[in-house]
Amino acid sequence: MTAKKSREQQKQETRQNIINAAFSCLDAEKSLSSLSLREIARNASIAPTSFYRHFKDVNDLGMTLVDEAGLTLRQLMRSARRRITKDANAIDTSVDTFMEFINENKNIFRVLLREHTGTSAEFRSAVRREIQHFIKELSDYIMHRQHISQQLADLQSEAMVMIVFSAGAQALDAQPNQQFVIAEKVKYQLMFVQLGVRQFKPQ
Amino acid sequence: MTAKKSREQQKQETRQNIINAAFSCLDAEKSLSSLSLREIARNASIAPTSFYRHFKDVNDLGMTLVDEAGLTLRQLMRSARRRITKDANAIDTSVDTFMEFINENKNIFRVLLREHTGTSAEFRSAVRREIQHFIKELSDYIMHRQHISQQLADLQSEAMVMIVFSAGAQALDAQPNQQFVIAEKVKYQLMFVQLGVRQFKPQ
DNA sequence: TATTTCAGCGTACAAGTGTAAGCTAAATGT
DNA sequence: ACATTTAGCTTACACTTGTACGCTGAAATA
Repeated sequence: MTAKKSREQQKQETRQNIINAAFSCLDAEKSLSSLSLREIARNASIAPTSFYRHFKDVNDLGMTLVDEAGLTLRQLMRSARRRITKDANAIDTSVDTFMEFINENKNIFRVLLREHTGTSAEFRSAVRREIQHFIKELSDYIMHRQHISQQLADLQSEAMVMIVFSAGAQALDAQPNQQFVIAEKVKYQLMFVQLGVRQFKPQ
Repeated sequence: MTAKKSREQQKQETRQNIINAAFSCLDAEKSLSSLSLREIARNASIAPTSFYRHFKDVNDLGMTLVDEAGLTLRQLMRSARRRITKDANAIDTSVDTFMEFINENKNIFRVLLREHTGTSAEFRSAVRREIQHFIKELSDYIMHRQHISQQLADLQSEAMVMIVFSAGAQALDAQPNQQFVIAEKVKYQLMFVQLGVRQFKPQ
């Protein structure tokens, strides 16, 4: 027994349908730029031209998707932080959390990874913004935990995020049994960065 | 006074024209999957259907391009090594060499970065192969220079390459005056990794 | 109740795509 | 010398694409 929907409710619902349809299209073989308006419309069960009632064009939708992906990234950061406080090793828990998130939100991470180096300058800088935000959050955390300067924390944070994201790209294409190997590898690499910064600090 | 060309010579020439045309198309706004056969043909000054005399399809051409890009990567490695022996700081010279190479071969690096996370699984693994090769070469070098285990050298090398390539992606979109900042940043980050591995070793 | 708004639809069209079929002329092979 | 091969061309066709235009019915407003 669904409640009667107001016009505005219905519109938002359709809008969300389009967004979901787009994300479900953006699998291992589709990028935002190769995704056609008609394909999205087909997947969202609307007429092609109805798309325009919600978005200016596919680019406009794309920016919305990147925003949503950024939101997920922030959830990931929160989730990792929540689990760290309970546990001992921050790196291990963070990497595990990241790997879980990737597997639960494959297409979202695909969008971020793909459009990060994609064909649209607008998307590239939008994704870069989201990643920068992610890096900054981690940097603040590191700065307070490790008692190092902001500069140093920024450098460490960025290096770590780049390593983790690269591993994420590998993981997305890897078999589940390989994912464990990748995770272990990354943990070592992150530890190296952390150790190196600590080593550098006194100097 | 151009020499009379044999049929085979002429064919190879046209083939190379197609490859060059494709690379020149693959700028900041075009990926292999969004590159149309007709566009390549137009750029290579041949009829669209003539393309098939040289490649099975655009995918086939794409694999050739990735191979060529891999070749360039190996030249880069050689070039860096040559310059290191003359100089003191290996990291600084390597990063500088890398940045120069990126700027002299923008589209080649674009192909690698883009198809690394692109929409074709075949391209992705082809690029990954080339990068793995690059990592392995660096790893061997590191192993001998730093007297560490192969395992450790592999981990260090991969982390470094991921950091450098990420910076490369940034540099491709950055203003020339920003490129210096990026280069300096990467040098620190690579140093952290190196220091960290050294720190880890005795343990 | 009468009027206005507007999400969603169907139709239509120009532009671009991959590629099949068959021709031509020149370089090769015999 | 003649026969074969083949790189490159033109033409053609079936598709997919984005989007302009105008309609409709129901919800919102007056």
